[in-house]
Amino acid sequence: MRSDALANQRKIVEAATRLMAERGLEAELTDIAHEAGVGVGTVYRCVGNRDQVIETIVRDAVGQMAASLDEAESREDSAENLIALLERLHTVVGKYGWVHAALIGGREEIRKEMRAVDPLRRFQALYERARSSGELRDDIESDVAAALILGSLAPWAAMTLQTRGDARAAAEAVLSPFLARATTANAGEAQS
Amino acid sequence: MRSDALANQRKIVEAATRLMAERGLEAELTDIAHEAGVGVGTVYRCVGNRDQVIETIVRDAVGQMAASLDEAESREDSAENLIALLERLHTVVGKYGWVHAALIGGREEIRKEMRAVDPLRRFQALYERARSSGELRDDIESDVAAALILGSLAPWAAMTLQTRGDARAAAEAVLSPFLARATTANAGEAQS
DNA sequence: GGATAACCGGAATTCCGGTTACGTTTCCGG
DNA sequence: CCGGAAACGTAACCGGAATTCCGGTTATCC
Repeated sequence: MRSDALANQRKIVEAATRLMAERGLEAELTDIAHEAGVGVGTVYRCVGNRDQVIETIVRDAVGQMAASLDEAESREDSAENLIALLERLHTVVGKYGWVHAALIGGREEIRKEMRAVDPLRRFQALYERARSSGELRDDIESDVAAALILGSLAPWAAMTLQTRGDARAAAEAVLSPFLARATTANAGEAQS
Repeated sequence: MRSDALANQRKIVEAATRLMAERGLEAELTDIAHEAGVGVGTVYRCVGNRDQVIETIVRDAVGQMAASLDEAESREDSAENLIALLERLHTVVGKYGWVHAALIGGREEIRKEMRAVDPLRRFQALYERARSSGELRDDIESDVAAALILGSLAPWAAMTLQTRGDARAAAEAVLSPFLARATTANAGEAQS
């Protein structure tokens, strides 16, 4: 494979990612090619047909997600570790939000790709580990917490990314309801 | 407009709703017509083209959402009121889950329809009102809480509805992290 | 009960985006 | 630098879904 073809491959995938980020799955192949500054034929030669383009991007997205989980699993258990993970996931999900949309819609191929990584299960495990450090509430089941937190991620990213992109703040916000004590400690008195 | 045409209109919209619930935006017009037990031509005469069919359904979905909010606003402020609202929203969102997917994807028309109801703002107001009753944590900003809760709704619905459809339990689960004290009251002791 | 206008189903047509074929241009090793 | 293989862009091609059209059917009103 010639070097310029390889460069094009990268350009095409990047362009497709960018275009799909704003138009979703409906982005047309012709537009993707144009965005990448190449002809349609080149897309077929360098990446493959439309489905393969999508598959490539999904693989990227899932790969980045898996890498984030790997990293978090190798670190010390703490709320901070979870926040760092969520921060990373937030940017990934923001970039590939439509994957989530496609997941809700049919797309069996994508669903399968996702199952292989099984982010929900892995995140739940990390959550339990972090909880044992005592920084998190212990009155919420970890499966509920994991589902809520990961579930919030995509909508939250969709809502905030278009305004301003503070991933760190987003991660803290998403986790905040699950912290045992936030900054103020008066939730107890307020219940009267 | 003749009465049978009106009946068909209803049948078609119902069929389309059912079909899109399982196949998403990709459901074909021919299939919708068949599901409704009518010919394709009838769809055009009674509802309009594909986009208009979709718009009609979205209008229904948004309308049901708005009605739920109306009802909640007219009731006494309490966590129970929020849960009841979430329960209702959960079933609505479950039925029209693909709308959410379409919202993340491009679909400007849908986004506009949604802005008109502004569920986030209204839910936030309800949340604040309920919080003043003392049943909710007071250390989480209402805008964050509202975004997280509503954001969780669709993914949560997508995850649970296919397994079993307990809307009440779902509503309680989604709200649980925001309750000041859940059933167990040992969150305080656990922080040591 | 019959005239008539509206309605119906589904075949025929249009439209559109993915895919492919082809003549031209560009890169790279020798 | 030059030959040729590989890549390029463009212009048809193709399939399938959306839309339209028409001959038969049915509700409604007098």
